[in-house]
Amino acid sequence: MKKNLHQLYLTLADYLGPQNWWPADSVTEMLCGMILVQNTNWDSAARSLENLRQVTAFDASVIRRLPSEQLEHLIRPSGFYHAKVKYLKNILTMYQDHFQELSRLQTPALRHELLKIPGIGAETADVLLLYLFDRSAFVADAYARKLFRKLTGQNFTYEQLKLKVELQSDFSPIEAQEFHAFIDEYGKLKDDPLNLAERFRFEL
DNA sequence: ACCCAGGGTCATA
DNA sequence: TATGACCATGGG
Repeated sequence: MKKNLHQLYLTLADYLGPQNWWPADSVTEMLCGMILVQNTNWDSAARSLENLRQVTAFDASVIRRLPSEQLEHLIRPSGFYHAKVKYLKNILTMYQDHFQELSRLQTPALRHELLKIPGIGAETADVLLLYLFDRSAFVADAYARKLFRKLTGQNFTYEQLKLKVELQSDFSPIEAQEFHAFIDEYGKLKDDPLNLAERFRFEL
């Protein structure tokens, strides 16, 4: 029952090794990365992060007070800068002003609150659950949906795949963090080197 | 000249 | 509930 997903986890862990996502030296840097990487590759997000590091040293209050035009200039390399300026300020406000209260909520209620924040959609909410709030969650992003489409032959929506995987697995928060990193890193590789599509056919 | 990358919002049916 | 247009940059 719950064995397939855990065997998949072990196979990816053995092949890829420890991932230790999310890469960042501070919580503020991690939160900025979550916004900046939206629909962009990590190299582009990293350029914007370096600009932010030089000008703000990832002081959340400094970033929140920075004029929008200046902030737009700093994060231009990662695209969608008009929207992401607002999203950055929103996610930092959430962390600075509401983290304590949010932390007391159960995971489903917490996710519901995060989804009310402009700039935080389903995927970023689940990534926050994983790496900021240390909750076990499954991120049903594009890599995950592509992988599970090959393993099950079914095409799931985000929420469908998330719920099914969470119901049929029992990962600790740390394991869930690694599982998400495994799926994304493996998805970037070419041609399914482990031949997972053959070895892990199962139903959800 | 395309297509994609560690998405989200808004309008529409 | 679930598609589609739009947002903007950088690399292949």
